[in-house]
Amino acid sequence: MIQEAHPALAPERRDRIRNLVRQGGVARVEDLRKNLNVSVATIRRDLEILEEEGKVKRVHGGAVSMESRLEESVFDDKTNQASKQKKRIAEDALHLVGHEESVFLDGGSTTLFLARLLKQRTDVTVVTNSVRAMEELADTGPRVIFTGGEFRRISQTMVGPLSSAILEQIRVDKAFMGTMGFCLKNGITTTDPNEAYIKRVVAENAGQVILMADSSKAEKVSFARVSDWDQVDILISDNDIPKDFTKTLRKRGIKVRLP
Amino acid sequence: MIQEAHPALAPERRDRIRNLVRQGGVARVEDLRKNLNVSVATIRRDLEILEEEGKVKRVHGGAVSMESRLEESVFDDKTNQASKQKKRIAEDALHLVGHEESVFLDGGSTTLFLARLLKQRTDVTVVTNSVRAMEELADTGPRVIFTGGEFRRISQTMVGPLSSAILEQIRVDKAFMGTMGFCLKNGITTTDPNEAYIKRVVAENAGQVILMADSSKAEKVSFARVSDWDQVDILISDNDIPKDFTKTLRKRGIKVRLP
DNA sequence: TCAAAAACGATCAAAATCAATCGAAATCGA
DNA sequence: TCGATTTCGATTGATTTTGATCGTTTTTGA
Repeated sequence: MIQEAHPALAPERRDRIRNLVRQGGVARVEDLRKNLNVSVATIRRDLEILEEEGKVKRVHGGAVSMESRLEESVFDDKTNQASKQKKRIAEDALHLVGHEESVFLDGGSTTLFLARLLKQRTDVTVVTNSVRAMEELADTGPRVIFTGGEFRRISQTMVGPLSSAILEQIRVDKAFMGTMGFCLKNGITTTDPNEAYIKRVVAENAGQVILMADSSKAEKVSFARVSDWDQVDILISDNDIPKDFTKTLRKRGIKVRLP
Repeated sequence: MIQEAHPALAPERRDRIRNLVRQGGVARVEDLRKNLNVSVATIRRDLEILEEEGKVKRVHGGAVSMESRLEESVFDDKTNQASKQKKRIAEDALHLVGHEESVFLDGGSTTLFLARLLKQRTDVTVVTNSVRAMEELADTGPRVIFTGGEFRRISQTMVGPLSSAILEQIRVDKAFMGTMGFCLKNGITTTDPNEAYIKRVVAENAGQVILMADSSKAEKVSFARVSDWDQVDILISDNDIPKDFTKTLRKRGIKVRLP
C-alpha cells in the first residue's frame, strides 16, 4: 500500500471504506485501519456515518455491506426499520395482483418480499429477472417465467440485450418495480444502465407499472435514468414521504398508496 | 485453504455455517467446528441464532437446513456409488474446458458437479438453463449467461420456446449434456420433450457436444428423443459400460473417455 | 433396560471490541 | 494572524464475544 503524503479527505476515506466493505461483503475494523492508515477511532466514526446513510451495517468487529448483495443475512434483520416498511409495501402490492394475472418482478429487496407473498398464489404467472425471486419461487407457487440473459452478480439479476429477447415476446398485466431513487424532477433512477434498460423494456410491455419504493428513496437521484413519471401508474410507498410530493404526483394522475 | 490471521466476522461466519448446512442438507457441530476453527460453543450459539432466523433447524449433533434447495439428489448422492462416478466424469470434463472458452451446461446432477468445479474458473463463460447450476455459480466464478424461459419445477430447468429465443442468439464452444438414457439403436433420450427440444437447439449451436453419462444410463431408453449419435462428439462415462458399446461408438467417430 | 459416550446448556473468566471523553492538530473565516 | 470550529488520535472504563469448564440431558449399543 502506498504511503500517502497527505491523509485522504474524510469523504474520500469514507468512500474507500465503503468500497472495501462492499468488495468483501464484510470488513474488519482492524483491516480497514491498516488499509487507510488512520486510527480505529476514525474508522469507527466513519462506519457510524456510513451506517446512518444505510451503506453499511455495523457489527461487532467491523461492518457488513448493505449495498452489494441485496440482503443475505442482513436483510432479514427484523429490527431494521426500512425492512418493515418494505414488507408493508409488498403486502399492499399483493392486493393489486388479480386472479390469473401475469406480473413482472424486478430485482430488489422490496419486490423480493412480494415474491415471498406470491408463493401462495398458484393462479398467477410471475415473470422476473431476479435470481432471488426465482429461488424464492423454485419449490412451489405460481408459474414462473425467467427472463434469462447475462448474470449481474452485484444485483443478482439478469441484464443485457439477451434479456430483452424474451421480454419482447411477452406482455404482463402488472409490472412491480423497485428503484434506487425517485424524485419529481428526474423521475426514476437506478445504479446500473443495464438494469435501467431492462426496466424500460418491461414498462413498455406492461399493462400497469407499479413502483414500490419506501420513503428513503424519495428525492434521491441515482446514476442511470429509468423513466419519467408518465410511465408509472401507481406508487406504493410509506407515510414518511413528503406531503407535497404525493400531491404533485396525484395531480399528474398517478395513484399513490401509503399503507 | 487460506489461514486467516484474524477470525472471521460473526455474520460472515454464520453465513458460512448457513452455506455448509445448506450444501450438505445437514451438518454436524463437530464438522462445522473443524471447518471454521472456532469452539463448539460458538457454533452452538450461531446455530441458535440461525434457527431463530429460520435458516436452519437444530437437531441433536448438528443442524438441518431449512432452505429447501432441491439438493436432495446431491444430498443422498453422497453415499451413492453413481455419485462418485459422476464426480469423476465431471472432473474429466473439466479438462476439456479450454482457456476463455464458452460452455453450455444443461440440467442434471452430472453437469451440476461440473458447475461446482467451474467455480474456480473465471476465464470461461457458462451458458446454462439449469437453475441449480446458476445458483452454484451465483456468488463467484465465471461469467454466467442464463437462458431463461419457462420454469420447469421437476427438473429445475428452463424450457420451452422462450428459452430458444436466447439460445439462438449465442454459440458455445462446448456443450456438456446429461441424459436419462442412451443406447446404440435409439440414440440419446430423456424424459421430457421440452427438455429434449432445448438440448437439440443447443447441440446445433455448439462447436462440440460432450455427453456426460455414467454407465447406469447405458442401453436405457426414455420417452423423448433428443438426437442421434452423429450429433455427439465425445462421450464421458465409466468403465462399467459394455466393451462392445464403446467399440461401436469409436468406430462411428465418437471419442469415448472412461476416467 | 442400563450404562457409557456424546452432545447439550449454563456459567464464568479472558480477550477483543466498543463508546465516551479529552486534548492536540489541522482547517476555516474574519 | 488569531480565535473558533472541526477532525483526529489516545486513553479508559464498559460491553460484547469467545472459549473452557462442569453438571445435565440425549443418544447409542449391549
